[in-house]
Order: sequence, then structure tokens, then C-alpha cells
Amino acid sequence: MPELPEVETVRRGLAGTMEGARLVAVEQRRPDLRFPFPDDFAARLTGRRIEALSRRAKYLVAHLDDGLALISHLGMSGSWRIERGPDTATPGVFHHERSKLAAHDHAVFHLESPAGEPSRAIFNDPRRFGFMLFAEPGALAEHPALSGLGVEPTGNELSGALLATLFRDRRTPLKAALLDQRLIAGLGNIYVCEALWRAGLSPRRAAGTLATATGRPTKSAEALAIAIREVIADAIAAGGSSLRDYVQADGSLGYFQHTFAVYDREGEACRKPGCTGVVHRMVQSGRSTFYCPACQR
DNA sequence: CGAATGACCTGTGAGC
DNA sequence: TGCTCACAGGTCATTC
Repeated sequence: MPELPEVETVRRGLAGTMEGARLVAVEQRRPDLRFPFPDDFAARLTGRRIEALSRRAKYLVAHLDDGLALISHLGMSGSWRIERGPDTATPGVFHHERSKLAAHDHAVFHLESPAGEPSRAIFNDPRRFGFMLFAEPGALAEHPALSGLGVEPTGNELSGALLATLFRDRRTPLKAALLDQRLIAGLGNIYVCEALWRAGLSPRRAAGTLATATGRPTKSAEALAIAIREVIADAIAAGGSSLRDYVQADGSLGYFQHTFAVYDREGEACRKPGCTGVVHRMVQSGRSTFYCPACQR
């Protein structure tokens, strides 16, 4: 499910319930996801209040009242859902066989709002590429998962000039450079394909060609910066893209997938006005790239 | 050092 | 109706 727009959509869907709520119980239903759960996972969370839920790139961060931070990643197939109202399972007794849980519900966070209303936030992940980590109090920015991340593609920071600086002298294809989380953090396969189409740039083109010999941004660099920011903003406004999994915490679907210009449209007509091209698919660094050979140069 | 490849998992859909 | 294969929104470790 998850590139930046999906994670941001999930964050917004969870924040209203999680922020300010207390964790009255935590069920860890298997020893690991992609990595083992942190030591004493449930014990360290139980009783804590969630002060804020933030996002960095594709990571969600729950900030707890003792300074501990719970970092979570959805991997490829992770999702969260909120259930409201009393838990119908036996209070205090958590069984793996409990009927209301679904397959691949790996962690259940029992919450209580400041007004005393019960709810649950449930993490589900069939492929288990997702993971959860702790950052100790005061050590969030230095956490290995976050410290190497590049610029967020959502704000003014991402400019043509910055792209020129980041990409200068790089011979790697634009597709690979844009997927590199150390440069820009939060783009994934879908939005890289879409941004390159919007900018009219070939995914094969060497990243370094967006900078002049003196490191200044080319017109293409400016176009790409704008395309990235716009496609991310459009996707967030649409609630993300739902392909195989639900995106939003209330179970509703994002609808940006209906707007795709190239992603998963192999053999279909290019949507650029006046372009008679057909969308092609190729594999770059092991991932499908969708593009229009006619208008992406 | 950078860049490419395989590994990690389960589920789904296409083709036979 | 089954079976097999390819492929899926991401990252990390290993190779060259």
C-alpha cells in the first residue's frame, strides 16, 4: 500500500483516535514482522499516553508521554484499522483464536480516549515486510531508520536547484535516483513513474543530466521538482492509491489510482494531450517502470 | 565508493 | 476445477 501519500493518509486517519489516547493494553501476536519486535514491546507501551502521531517519509512515529517513540513502517502490505467501542473479547484475556481478529493482525493497541472511550488500533500485514522499532527518549532524529533520510518531497525544500545538487555527476538512471530514500524520502515506484511522466523525462536518463556543468539546475530539473511536489500533493488530496489493500484507517479506499497516467497502464494510450504514444513497461533495478517513450525524453 | 541483484513473505490473477 | 508462474506499494544484505 504505502508510499508517502498513503502513509500520510493513514496518519491522518489514525491521529484523531490515537493522539491523546492512553494505551491500556498492547497485544503482540507474533515474535516478529520483518524484524523482531523490540524487547519488552507491550510492557514498554502499556500505560503510556500518545501525545502525537507524526510522519517522516514512509515512517509513522507515535510520540509517547515518557519520551519514547514508536516508529512503524507498513512495508508493502501493511495497514492499520481503527475499531471503536468496547472490546467484545473477554476483558484482559487475549487469545490468538479471538474471533474478531483477522488473519495477519499482528499487533493490537487497546486505547482509551481522555473521555474514557475505548477503541483499538490494529496493525495488519500479510507479507510482514513492515516493522516496528523504538527510539529512546531524545534519540529520534539519530535513529538509524530516520537519520539517513533525504528531503521530504512535500514542501518548499524540494526545488530544481536542490535536485541539481543531489543528482550532479550521478550516472544512475533518474528512476533509481528518485527511489533512493537518502536523496528524496518518501517516493516509491508509483509516484516516481507518475512524476517522471508529468515532467516529460525518461526514466532511463542519467540523473546528472539535470545539472549543468557548474551544478545549476536545468529546465528539466525545475520541471521535475514541480512534478514531484504536485503529484504527491494530488495523491494526498485523493487519500492515496488503493491497489490491492485498503489504505485508510476507516477502511475506505484512496482514489488516486484512477488518475494514474502511466502506472499499471502498459499498452494503453498516453494521457498527455496531443501525444499519440503508448505506455510501455520495463524493469529497472528489479522494479517495473511504466513510461511513455513518445513524450518522455 | 556506487550500482545491481537477491532475499524477505503471502496473496492474487493470468494462463494452461 | 486445479496447478504453476509472474508479479505486487519497500527495504536490507550481498555482490560486483
